[in-house]
Amino acid sequence: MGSSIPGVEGHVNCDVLVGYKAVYRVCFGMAMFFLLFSLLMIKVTSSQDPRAALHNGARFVCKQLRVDSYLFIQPSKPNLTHFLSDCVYRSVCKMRRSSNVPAFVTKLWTLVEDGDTNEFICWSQEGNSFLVLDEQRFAKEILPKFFKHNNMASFIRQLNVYGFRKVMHIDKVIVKQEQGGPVEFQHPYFKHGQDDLLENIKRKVSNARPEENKVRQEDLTKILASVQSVHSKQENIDARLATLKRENESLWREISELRQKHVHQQQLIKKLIQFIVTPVQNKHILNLKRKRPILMNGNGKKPKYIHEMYDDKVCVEQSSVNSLNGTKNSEISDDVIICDLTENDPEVTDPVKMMNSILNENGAISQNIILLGKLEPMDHLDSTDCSLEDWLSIGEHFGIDFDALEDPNFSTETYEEILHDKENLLNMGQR
Amino acid sequence: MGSSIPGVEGHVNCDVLVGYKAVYRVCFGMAMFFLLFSLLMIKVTSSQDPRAALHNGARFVCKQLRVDSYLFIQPSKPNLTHFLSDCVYRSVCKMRRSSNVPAFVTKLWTLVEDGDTNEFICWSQEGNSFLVLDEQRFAKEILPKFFKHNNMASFIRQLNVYGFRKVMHIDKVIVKQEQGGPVEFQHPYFKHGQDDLLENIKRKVSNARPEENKVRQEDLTKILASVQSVHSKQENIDARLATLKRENESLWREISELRQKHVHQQQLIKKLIQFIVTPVQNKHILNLKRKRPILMNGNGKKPKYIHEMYDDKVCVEQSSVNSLNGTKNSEISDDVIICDLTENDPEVTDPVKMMNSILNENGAISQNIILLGKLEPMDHLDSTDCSLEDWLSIGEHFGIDFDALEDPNFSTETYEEILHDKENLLNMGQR
Amino acid sequence: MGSSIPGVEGHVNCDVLVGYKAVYRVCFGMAMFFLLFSLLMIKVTSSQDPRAALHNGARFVCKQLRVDSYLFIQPSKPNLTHFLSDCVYRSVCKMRRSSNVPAFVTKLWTLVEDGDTNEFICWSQEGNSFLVLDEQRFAKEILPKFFKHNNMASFIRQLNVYGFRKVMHIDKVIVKQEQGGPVEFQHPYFKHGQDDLLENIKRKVSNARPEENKVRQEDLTKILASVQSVHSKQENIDARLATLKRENESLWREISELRQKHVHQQQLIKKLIQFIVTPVQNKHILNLKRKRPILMNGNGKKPKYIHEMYDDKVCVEQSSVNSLNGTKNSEISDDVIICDLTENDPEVTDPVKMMNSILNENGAISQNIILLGKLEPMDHLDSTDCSLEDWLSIGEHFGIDFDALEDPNFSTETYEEILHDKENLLNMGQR
DNA sequence: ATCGTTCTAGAATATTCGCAC
DNA sequence: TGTGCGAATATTCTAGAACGA
Repeated sequence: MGSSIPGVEGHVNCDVLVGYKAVYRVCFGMAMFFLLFSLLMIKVTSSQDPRAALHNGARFVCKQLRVDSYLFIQPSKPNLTHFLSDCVYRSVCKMRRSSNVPAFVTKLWTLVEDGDTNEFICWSQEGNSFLVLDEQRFAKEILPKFFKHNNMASFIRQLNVYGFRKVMHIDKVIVKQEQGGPVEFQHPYFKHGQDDLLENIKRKVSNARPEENKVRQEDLTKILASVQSVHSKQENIDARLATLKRENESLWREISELRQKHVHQQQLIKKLIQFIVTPVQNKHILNLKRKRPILMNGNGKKPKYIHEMYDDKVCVEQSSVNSLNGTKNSEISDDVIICDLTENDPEVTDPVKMMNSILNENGAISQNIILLGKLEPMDHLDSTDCSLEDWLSIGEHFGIDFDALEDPNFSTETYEEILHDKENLLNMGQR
Repeated sequence: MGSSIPGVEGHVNCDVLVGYKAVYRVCFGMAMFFLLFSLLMIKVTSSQDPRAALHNGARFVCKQLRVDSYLFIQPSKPNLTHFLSDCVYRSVCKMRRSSNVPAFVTKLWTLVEDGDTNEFICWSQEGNSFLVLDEQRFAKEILPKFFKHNNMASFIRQLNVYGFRKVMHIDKVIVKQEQGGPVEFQHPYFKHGQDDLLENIKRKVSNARPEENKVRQEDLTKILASVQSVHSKQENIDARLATLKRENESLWREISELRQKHVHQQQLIKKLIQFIVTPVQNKHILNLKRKRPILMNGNGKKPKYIHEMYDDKVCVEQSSVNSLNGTKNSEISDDVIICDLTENDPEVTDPVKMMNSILNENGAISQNIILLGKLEPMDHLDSTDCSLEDWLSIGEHFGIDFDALEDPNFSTETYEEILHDKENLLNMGQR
Repeated sequence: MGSSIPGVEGHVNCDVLVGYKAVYRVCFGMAMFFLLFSLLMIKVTSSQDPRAALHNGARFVCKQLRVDSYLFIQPSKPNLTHFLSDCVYRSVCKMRRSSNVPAFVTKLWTLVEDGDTNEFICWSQEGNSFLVLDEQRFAKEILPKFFKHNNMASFIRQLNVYGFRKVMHIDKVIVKQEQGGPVEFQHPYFKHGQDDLLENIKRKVSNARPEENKVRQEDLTKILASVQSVHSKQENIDARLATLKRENESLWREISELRQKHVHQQQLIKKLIQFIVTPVQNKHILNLKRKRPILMNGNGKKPKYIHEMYDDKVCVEQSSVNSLNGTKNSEISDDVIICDLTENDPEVTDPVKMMNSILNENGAISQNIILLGKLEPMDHLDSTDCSLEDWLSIGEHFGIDFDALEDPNFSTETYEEILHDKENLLNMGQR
């Protein structure tokens, strides 16, 4: 696409006329004055050979001063034109070898290699680092030709991004005043004449952050897993706690029941004692004296009957237990309900009550005893040789140790001992 | 502080002469040639009105091209001077992006609002979108003034990044030839005259990192909440555990107490049995002395038989205990091992067994009674109406159910059944 | 440290000759050329009064242009010398007002406020920000007078450290080529003429990033610690739960055992009752057949009385249950309720007391027995060795305490007391 | 121990390229 | 085909880190 530029003698057949912006004005004296008159910036497409574009007009000389982007066109100044043309050509041609080397590295290497810019930037003597001789002029005059800025800071930032490090000189440190002196940067793959190493210069991707990131992410994952496991564990513990709680409540119920049974037994035993002792007293009072068998009439049938009756009753009350667990208390609750079993089966206590009626009511007892005594004197009470000593001797006879009735394991075990046993067991369990 | 500038015809009373650097030179033709000669950049102090400084010299015309900073001063070029002056003034007055609105949005809004650029970019009629009229000239002439490029593509990319969308026109689509025509973009917060909406225009962040970031923060929040809940749950569980533990200790105490009571009862019963049986035994012993052993059934084998029977029972119970625990008592298990203490001292139950031999074994009992009766006629045995049957009938008479003495809830329930009951209760509790 | 400077007529006895670099060159014409020739920068120790150092040489005039650090020495230029001397003096004097304001802030404010440096650095029009007009010259000419460097980067770094922010101007963006233009910084407490605000300008400790980073890291750490603690707590809870579970199983076994023992006792008691009562019943039945109802006491009132008694007891127990629960059983309570039924019927224990009166009180018993013996000679009582006295003595022999039959802890303990005991125990456990 | 200087890195925005629908 | 977007690079402002005074 051509462009006819007013005030310019001739015609430049280049892509775009972009104007006079960002014109690169190299040191020129009064002689340059006229050149400025017809300065043009022309966009050069990447497909164009800059060299070709430079000579599109008979009387113009194109100078590309902004690599890959602009051309400066000036009429009839061959010497300057030639200089600029060569300068640009180098840059363009070198930049064309488009490998995977980042643009910054390519530009930098071009800059440093280019002898025309040695005034501002050049290789060190060893060729493994480069120097920026005049920072200020380099920034303001060289940088904008290659980059979209003229800040040394941005240039240095890019150097750092690509892994270049500043070369610190001892002598520089000593002579502090030389702070305006040349700065030196190096990179292991940035060597004089070795452009094949450039492809090893990689941009420092923000690895710091991802590194930090992944660590955190791993932490988070671990933490989340941990919390999840804790949660599930707690669910388990919770369920077990609830189970234990209910079991404990049941235990309390059981114990309550046992206590009541114990009371009943105790009452029963009490009354047995009364019953046993009463005839003694009654006899003592009435002075009864007869001898005759009491328990059996010699047919041996009674015990069986008792056993049968027992079994029957078992079945009945077994069902009552079921009904108790299944329905009655079913309205129920997480909490312990102690059922007064005696009230569920009032007849259970009847024997006791009968015993009470027999044993407690003096009149009745007396009467019973009176009757008994009157009717039949009991031989076993008459017998004079029915002593405890004899009983015990019988026990010895039969190898019976009556002292063993006293359960030593049990009777001597205190609560503390029980607890101690518990701990022993638990300790054993933990081993 | 004034400054007399050599080579400049006249005198500019401004603060600082900063040199020729970075002069902004807009398109000028041959006529401009002479003007360059006397171009100056003059610092304008912040306390000065740039406009006022423009006319500090009689023969100079000041042009402020850098807001707050520079003035271009040129003699006798009123037309250019006027143009630049206005241009700069607008910039000075309008631009001062002090909010958090991104630079691109501010620049864009300035561009569109600016009447001087209406030739290239302007609001639509409705004021809710903007048009780029001459894409090529806009890109090459306007864009580089505001951005570091002159590419329409980059401009559009930025538009897209900030959420602007191209406005598609039906007629445009139909008339394909009009592709060189104006392009139109819109954004819900980009309206004519409403610069207060601009702050809502957000850059479409690359979802890569911020997403990862927010996820992390959310994760952290979730984790914290989770841990907190776990903590509070644990406090609850802890309290419940402590309660349960104390309850269990109480249960142990209760059971210990009950065991002791049981032992007392057992002792009492033992003594009752002794007390009751003693006379019988004594008589028996006496009879032994007098006649012959009664319980021996004549061959002296009975006692041994009783003992054997007892031993059998011990073995049975021992094995049952083992099967219950799964291992021998000597082995260590995690669970509490309840030792059946009766098995440790078999003789403990001997009195009871003797009673059993007397009461339960029909033959034995009968025999015993018979013997007793034979040897020494006991009144209560001699009496034919003193049978268990009669006793029971008396019970009926008094409404007494002797079967109730046998607590079926208890006697028939095995440990397994108890566990089963436990499970029933627990299941009920979980409903 | 003395230093002989070539070209300088005389000798300067100052600390360090730092060279000619970074000389502050104010607008000079040709006349200044010769002055520069002999310019020197001399390090002045901080302990020296700059003014004193200024006159170390006879024909020299020292000018400290680097506050606290350097001296410019030039021969025979009194006017310039005087000017610089005053300039430095002001700075030094201002810097002396050492409040808690950091040196950098003081220097900066001095720099900006000082009208002599307005050429390079000055307040903005509004007075709430400052401008650096010519970055390059400012860095090389002004900075070394106040700081130990001449790098704009270091200056900007310090600005950032103290919270200054760059002010972005659209106009700057527009005129991209003029990047060498002024930079502007602002701080909320850095205002023209308001040096009292300076003390609010604090150095940014490296809390910014740590703020973001460490907060997260701290969060992570806290979370991890929390999760760890939860974990360990859960281990503990788990162990305790397992212990409790084992204890509970043991309790169940204990209770099962107790129940079986209870059954055995009950059976034993039943059989004892059968054994004891049978002859009585037989006699009674026989007598019933023969004569008349025995228990009626002749008026037929006994059965009814028995029933009443039973009913009474039922009522009592019922009410006790109610009072215990506070409501009927139909209501559900949270707590375990153990009903000790024996307490509600104190008379129940009377037989035991009677037994005590018979068995325990030796005198009474003896007397009773004696009476019995006297009134009606009982065979087993007649026997001198088969007396209750002997029985009791045997009991003593066996370590039997018949008082223990009456378990006061049990019979008199109400449910409330049990609960109270539980609480006491629990409280004790918590101490 | 804080402050200052220097080198390097982070973070956000900007520019370019290329792909996909 | 071109619009929208991802991705890589570039530019700018700010912050981190090491070291010395």
